[in-house]
Amino acid sequence: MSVDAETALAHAPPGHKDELRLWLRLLTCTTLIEGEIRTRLRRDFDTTLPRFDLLAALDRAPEGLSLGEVSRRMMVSNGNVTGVAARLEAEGLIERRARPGDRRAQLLRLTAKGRREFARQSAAHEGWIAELLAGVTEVERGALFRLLGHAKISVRNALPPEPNP
Amino acid sequence: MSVDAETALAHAPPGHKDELRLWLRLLTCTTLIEGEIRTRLRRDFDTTLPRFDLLAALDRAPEGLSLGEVSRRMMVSNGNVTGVAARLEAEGLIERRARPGDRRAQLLRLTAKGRREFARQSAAHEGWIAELLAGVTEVERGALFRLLGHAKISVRNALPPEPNP
DNA sequence: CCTCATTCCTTGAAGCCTAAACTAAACCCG
DNA sequence: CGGGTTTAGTTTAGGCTTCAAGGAATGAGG
Repeated sequence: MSVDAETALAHAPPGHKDELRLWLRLLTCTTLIEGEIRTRLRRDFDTTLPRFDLLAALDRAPEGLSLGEVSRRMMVSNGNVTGVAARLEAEGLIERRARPGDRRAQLLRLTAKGRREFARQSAAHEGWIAELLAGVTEVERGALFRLLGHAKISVRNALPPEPNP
Repeated sequence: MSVDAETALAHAPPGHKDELRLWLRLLTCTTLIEGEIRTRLRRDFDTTLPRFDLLAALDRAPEGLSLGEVSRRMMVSNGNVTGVAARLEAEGLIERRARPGDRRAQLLRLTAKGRREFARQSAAHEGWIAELLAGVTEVERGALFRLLGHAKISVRNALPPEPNP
């Protein structure tokens, strides 16, 4: 994989807007990093990014999270969480227990095994990200972080409003 | 979906590196935009992002592209392209023809119908991106584009080298 | 010509993902 | 209480995605 969509687009007939070029570059960066993280998660831990993300969400919430809360944090559909959680539960990395006072909801929590496993994965993951972004100076990282904050707000404002609990 | 991983992480115990926060914000921005584009492609054109991307790749290459070339440009596996191309071909949006002198390879090209359809989708897509990024000033966009360029180079340099044709 | 490695593509298994339809529980309110 | 609405989660159909295995054509070197 040596040519990406953005690079290819540079050869396209002109007329593409500024915003489109920015979006394609953003997408390229994310895709490159994400792909490498996926590869390494599989290679070193025989796991996947969604599984890692779900463990990460639970690791940050020691009191447990309902499936719906996980789905909101991960920005994926609720049906999706059902499947990923089922696999993690089958492997003993997470457990479900009823939420007292609400028989609809269930709380997901890390098991001891899950906590141990995630700690290993998480440390490696943090190192990988630092490694991939090592060529960006601290000043640049700060600027990027700030600008991406603006972009995030811009996108959220353009999005249809969500139901507010 | 009101809380994302990045926001949730802000409440996490400290110790997370700078790079990790930047990566999560980058991922959030991309996920937000990509999700909205997917939704609108489905809503307005009853299609998907990979299909749109494949048409876009072919639109930029009037002489046609082999499946392998498409897979490199889209940064996905070759097996993946097989499936998406099969569906697009079944709908008459693209066509395959043998590459003269190499019976292994096939060239994919847009049909007239495919070209027409992509023109509609592409115009809408460009507008959507501009709309979502409208809250980012032109100066900021320029800075973002430049900084993301650095990030892209950083990541590529950290990646295992690819076979060079 | 023959062999072996390479390239192009397809297939199959498994997992991820969504939208939509559905069940069950909880809530609201008259 | 009883009806309608909302919320939590599951299921299903269909598409995307990867990896690994494999078939077919090509090409390079003997």
